[in-house]
This record gives sequence, structure tokens and C-alpha cells, in this order.
Amino acid sequence: MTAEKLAPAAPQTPQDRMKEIVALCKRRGFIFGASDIYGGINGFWDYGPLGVELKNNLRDLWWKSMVLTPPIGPDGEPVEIVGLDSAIIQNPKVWVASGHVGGFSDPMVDCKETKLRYRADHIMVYPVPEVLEDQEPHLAFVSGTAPEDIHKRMDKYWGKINGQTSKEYYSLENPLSLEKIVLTEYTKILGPDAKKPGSLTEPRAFNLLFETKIGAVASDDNIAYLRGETAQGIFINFKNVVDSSRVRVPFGIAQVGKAFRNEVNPRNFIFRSREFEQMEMEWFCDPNDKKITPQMWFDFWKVQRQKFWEALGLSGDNILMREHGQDELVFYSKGTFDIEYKFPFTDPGFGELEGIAYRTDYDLTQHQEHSKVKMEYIDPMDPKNKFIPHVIEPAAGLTRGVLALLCEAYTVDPSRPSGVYLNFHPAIAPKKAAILPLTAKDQHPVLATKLYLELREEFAVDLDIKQNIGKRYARQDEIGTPFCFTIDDQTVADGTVTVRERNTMAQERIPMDKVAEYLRTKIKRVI
RNA sequence: GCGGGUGUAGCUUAGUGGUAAAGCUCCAGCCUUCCAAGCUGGCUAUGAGGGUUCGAUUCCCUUCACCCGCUCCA
Repeated sequence: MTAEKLAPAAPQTPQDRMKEIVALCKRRGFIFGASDIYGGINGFWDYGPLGVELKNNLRDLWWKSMVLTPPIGPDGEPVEIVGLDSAIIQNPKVWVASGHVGGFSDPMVDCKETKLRYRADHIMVYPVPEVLEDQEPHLAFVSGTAPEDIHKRMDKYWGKINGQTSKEYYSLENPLSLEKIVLTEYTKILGPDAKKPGSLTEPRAFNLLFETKIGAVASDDNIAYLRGETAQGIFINFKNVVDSSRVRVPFGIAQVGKAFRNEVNPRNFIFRSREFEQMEMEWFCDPNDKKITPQMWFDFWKVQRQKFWEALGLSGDNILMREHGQDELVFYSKGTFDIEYKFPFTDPGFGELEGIAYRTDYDLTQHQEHSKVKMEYIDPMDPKNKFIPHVIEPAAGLTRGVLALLCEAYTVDPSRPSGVYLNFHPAIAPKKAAILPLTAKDQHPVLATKLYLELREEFAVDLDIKQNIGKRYARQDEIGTPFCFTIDDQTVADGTVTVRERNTMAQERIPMDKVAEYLRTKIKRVI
């Protein structure tokens, strides 16, 4: 039997498993490296015929769970969420207001000797005392270094001065910031972990936003940015939506779309790429509401979002909710939780799939200050109640979600011809079913084509006539098609077809005219 | 950005300073009444550029991509 021959060796490590997933994605048309005929381009990926179906399915289920059939709120009433599709390029002031341009891009310093990298503002320098100058190095430390370690290093490099140790003569109170030191002095600075001075490079800024130029003539006057997140498009349209849609706080605005970040180092397949897709919802609520406080909405959305991913099949051990520590929290956030998935390349750790953040009124306030447009909301029930809404933001990675679904679905099974299958939930499988005439003769293809034409009106289905049935089942297993309907002689005689279920390979016969209903039942709403 | 590794067909692998090999996939056909069977035939590769050489896939340099570690991830 060829099954053993074809079955891939059992994955030994998560790295091997990941390699096999990437190979399957390419082989079957889920995901390709972008521009691969030109040698590729770092950080970009193309979604093939099956990848785009899978991604669209996840996107559509998210949209349904947010905009079309949003959940029932804590008060028992359905919550209100509207959609939006804002431009990828906006006035560059948007990104100044959001903090993406300017303050955000921390200059970095590399040490040529130790190959370590530091944030420039985390390095503090203690200049060499004047009596020793021109002979000894200035000493650089990472901020937070213990005073005794600093003195130890000072004594080592500078020795005693007038019989005193550095602890006796040198105050540690006012270190110099590296950024305040002129470049020509760098040759005399000893890096925090270096043994010889002069190993630190000039601080270099990393701006994660992609720049572009508007108009045919390139100049610095018409610089613009590709959006680094979809969220800002929502904030800048807050007034438009309130004024046009009859929505009332609390309500949400949802958006799905591409975002771009010039990552220092794209890694791990589509997990960290420079062009990716987000599914973000901004929930606007009244900070003074005593019945349902922003904190209660925050808790509500945390639960909803975790349910979403679990409903799609991301199982208990592979997914978790992690609260950000104080050190990770941006200053304006009153709390952030990440929903994380155990990807093969993070195993035994986890990687972020979605962040749920209580952002207070920070974003709307920033845009109010920069645009001079009031972002205040006036409560229609109580015009004296004016406020800038607080925001709860569930921000999910669509393309990261696709990767998690692929990793979760990848199932090794040496007992079947393909050796592996993708165990997608029927609702997200790129193909819901394949229609397979048992042979390419007689009435089989005719009846199969008839069934195919009927089903494709409602479902993404494949009609596959060529080659023997085992090969075709195997191919469908590899792309995660949950059901195969096979037409044989008995179909001609009594109008029944065989249903072959992907996970169990079990078969049963059902009437051909009940196939659509069968599929409908299996795929029905999961969220 | 730094260090290490890898790069031969769609996939998995072989091999050589002198015409690049195989299995599977894929395609065309035959056969076939349920799991990649069998038969016949076919397409497709040395990541890119440069150098050394009579001749480079092999040696050297550069570059690109991917993997691992560090770093980064507002």
C-alpha cells in the first residue's frame, strides 16, 4: 500500500511541524512567498486560491459576529456595531496625533563588539572624571544597573583617585543620556557590555510606518504614510458615524483591512509580516455610566472574543488569555489582555492573536487636540451629559488568525493515504465539499455535474472527475474539505450518494436531493 | 540590524570541476464500482549576479530568500 510510502515522517519537533505546514501551504495553494519568481521579498506573502477562501471565511465570520449578529450585551439587549472601510492613506497628521510618527520610533544603538542592541534612551553614560580625561573611557550602563555594579566597573577602569574609590568621589545622580553626547565622543565610550571603548554605533531611528509620496512629483512636502493599524481610521470617523448613523453610545465601529508596518525583522511565516490584515472594533462607551461601566464592557468583550476563537476550533490547551503586566502597558491604557495561541514556532510559549485594550479616551482626545474638532458626545437622553467616550478595543490579526487555524487544523494521520489532513471546522474550510463521480464513465460525471451546479449556488464546492477515487479523497483531506459526495451506479438506480466524512473517513448514503440540506446543517452558524 | 545554518523540479532527496538522477505530486490517456493501486507518455530544477576556469550546480565573492538564536514588535 502506498499510504506508508507517502506518509510524511512523524514530526519530531515543532520546527519540523512548522516546516511541513509551510510546505503544505505552498503545495496546495494556501500561501506563497510574495514575488518568489524574483527571489522573494522579505516580510510579504501572497494568499493562493485556498488561502484567500480561508481568509475570507474568517473575515466574514468575524464581520458576522461583530456587525451582522453582534452579541447580547450585559443588560440583555443586543449591542450595536456598525461597519466602516476607511482609506489606507490618510492625512499624515492622523499619525502624528496617534503617536505613530515622532515619539514612538525609539532610536536604537548597536554594540559592534558584543552584537547587543540597546534603546538609546535606556543607556546612561557616566563621563570619566576630569583628572583622568583623555586616557580612560566614559562608562555606559543600561538604566537600572545597580549602583554597586556601577562603582565596581568605575573602580576597575578608572582605579582610585587620590586614594578614594568611585563610591567616595563620584555621584551617580546625574548620568548623561547617550543622545546628548556628540558623535565624536563615541570613540571614548565603553559600551555596557563591551571590553573596549568605541563599539557603540550612532543611535538609529526605526520608524515602523511605511512612507509614500502623494502625487507624481516626489518631494518631502507630500509625504504620507500607509496606515500602521486600521483603528485610527475608526477614530477619525467617529464624528461622521455618530452624525450619520443614528447610533447611540454605547456602540461599536468595526473595520477589517490591510495594515503596514516596516518591521525590523519579519519572522515566522505570516506571523510577523510587513503587510498584514487586521479586524478591529472600537467600542465607545460612557465613562460615567454607573449601570454598565467601561470596566464591565471590557470584561464583556474579553469573554466574547475568547468565545469567538474557541468556536472556530482553537482548542483549550493551545489558546489562553494573558494580562499585560504594568511594564508592558502603554501609559494611557487601563488594562490590556492578549488572546494568545501556541504556534509551533512559539511552543512551548504563545504568540499574540488578538489584543483587547481599555484605551480610555486617549485616542479621541488626541485627535481632538490635533484636529481642533470636538470629539465630545452629547447624551441625547440627557443633554447635560457631555463626554469624550472611553474606548474598549478588541484588535485581532486576521492573517495571524489564518495561521492559527492552519496550525490547529494540521493533523498527522499515518493511517490515511495522504498521511495528513486539515481538520478545519466546516464553517471555515475553504471548500465545504467535493463532488466526486466514482468513475469518469457512464452517468457518473453527468449526475455529479448536476449536483455540483446545484450546490455551488450556496457553497464553495469542488467537482473533481479525474483519477481514481482514493487519490481524490486524499487531495481533499490535504486541503481540509470536510465532506465528499460520491456518485456511483447506485446513484443512477436509487438517487442516493455516498457522504464521506473527512475526520473519520466513514461513509453513509443519503438522497442526492438532501445533500444541500445536509451541508447546511453541518456548516450552520458557529459564532 | 548582528551571529549561525540552509538554498538542486510543485514536494522529498541524490550527485558531480566535463550531457544533472530518482520517488512522489502534477498533466494527457488507458484501466478502475470507494481511499494516492496498475500501465503508457509528458512538463518542470541547481535562488540571483559576478569572479576563477577551456569548462562552475560544485571553488571564491556579492546579493536575495527562508530557518534558528539575539534584538525588535508603538
